[in-house]
Amino acid sequence: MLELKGSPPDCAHRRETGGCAFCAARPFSVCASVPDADLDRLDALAEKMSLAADQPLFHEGDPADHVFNITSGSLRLYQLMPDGRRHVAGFLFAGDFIGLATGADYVCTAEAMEPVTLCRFRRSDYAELMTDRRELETALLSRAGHELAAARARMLLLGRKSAIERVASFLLDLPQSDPLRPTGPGQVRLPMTRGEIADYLGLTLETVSRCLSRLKRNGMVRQVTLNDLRVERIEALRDLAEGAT
Amino acid sequence: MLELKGSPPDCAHRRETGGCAFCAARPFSVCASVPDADLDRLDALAEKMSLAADQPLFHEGDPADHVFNITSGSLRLYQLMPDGRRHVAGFLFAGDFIGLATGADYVCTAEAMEPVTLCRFRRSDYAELMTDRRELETALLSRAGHELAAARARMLLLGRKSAIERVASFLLDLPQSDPLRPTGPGQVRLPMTRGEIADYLGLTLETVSRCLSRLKRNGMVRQVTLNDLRVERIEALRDLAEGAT
DNA sequence: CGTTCTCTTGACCAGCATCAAAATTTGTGG
DNA sequence: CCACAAATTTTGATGCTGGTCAAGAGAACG
Repeated sequence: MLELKGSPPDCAHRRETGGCAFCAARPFSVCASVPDADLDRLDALAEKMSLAADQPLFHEGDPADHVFNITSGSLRLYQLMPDGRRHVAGFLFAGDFIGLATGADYVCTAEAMEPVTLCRFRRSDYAELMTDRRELETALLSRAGHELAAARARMLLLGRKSAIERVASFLLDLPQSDPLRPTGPGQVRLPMTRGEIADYLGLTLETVSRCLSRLKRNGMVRQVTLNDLRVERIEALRDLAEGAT
Repeated sequence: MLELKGSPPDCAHRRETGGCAFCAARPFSVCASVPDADLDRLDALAEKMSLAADQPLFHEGDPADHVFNITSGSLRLYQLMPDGRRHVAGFLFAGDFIGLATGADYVCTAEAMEPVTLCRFRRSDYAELMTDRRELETALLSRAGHELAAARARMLLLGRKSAIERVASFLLDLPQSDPLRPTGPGQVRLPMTRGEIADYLGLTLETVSRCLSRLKRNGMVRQVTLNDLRVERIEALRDLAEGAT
């Protein structure tokens, strides 16, 4: 394992952990495909780091020299248009891999939504590791397939669903994203702001707020705290999300 | 090579070709990663088939037993919502691979837009081939990365761009998709209907038509024939597409 | 507590959808 | 090749969903 001492770099504070063998996120990440016998090598390449809430991991346009595995917490990924319009490309949680879609530069900015820990790898190191450990490449391909399927579902949402359908779909999909914080049945934790949800769903924050209010009025969801909802009528919500007539 | 005689099956007409070694689409497809020495094996697994315009390749919900490589022509991929709303997931051309994002069932319907030829592989066969020929898996992973990047760009388009910006982006992106029919500079061939473009861009066919008319009035594009446009002011169109203020 | 930030709600507006009809293109049979 | 029918595209009139602007209500933080 790589031990790093001294003052943290400008945007990231490295820390020490128990190593890959003890990583709580490993079962949910592509690292699960690396056999125990090779964990030392993975450990040697992994640079553990952590970010405080709202700290950036990288910016749109930065050279994409690293790939990452999230070990805890959550990140938002977003793109900006020249006039300031923002599109939130995704919310990432423990087990998620960053670097599948990258060319020479990052096309998104990544920022912590809450305290985050992650492993950073040099891209070249990771490519080499993939050459030697095929299962890793297979795992990445499988993950890419799932992301493509998710992307397709989201394009349907953005292209053809109404505001209320989008919000309903969002509430149904979100709980599955954070494996380290398994919510009770119907529990939905919203670590992001209304504005971020809006930019993720192609709406405005006012519309998101109005839709949530409507769902509460309908009795489909109940507000436990500001950022914790509870789905009361999941079947009805599902029908709404799929656009059943 | 597999030689198939007799009457064609209900929706597909198999045919004979010169084999992989002579395939015009190979340089643009994942097959390019298979070394010449192994082309016999690829040939043996590939089932050559062709579709007439508007014939389906598979339907949403069918068991996803096969993957495909398009060797010529073009396909549309779409999903339907229960009430009939349609989302066109993509237009595919020579060199494109179908089957990256598939789980047990196809999530889209695939139909020919014009006469199409393609190679069909049993998924299990293809998986086995990948196990032996790693370069193939690497090529698929690379392709998946590109598709993810494209999906991200399209989600930005669907989530945050105005109608005219979407149409402008579409006209700029489309020509790069068909490697076998390299258009002259500024030439844009539209093998799909206005309705299909609309369902691809999250608009209605009337809005697409109005936007095209506006671009013509502005002198940004000129109509050569109904399905052949010519971009006259590419810089202006690019600015429009990116939402430069 | 008071300041600040986020969320909610309301009033109004604009962009795109819907509905409808005319124009153009495509296909067919003579 | 022309005439007619069917399909697609274009254009116009009108309406609705969701955006914009603005004010007030809760939370969060010092």
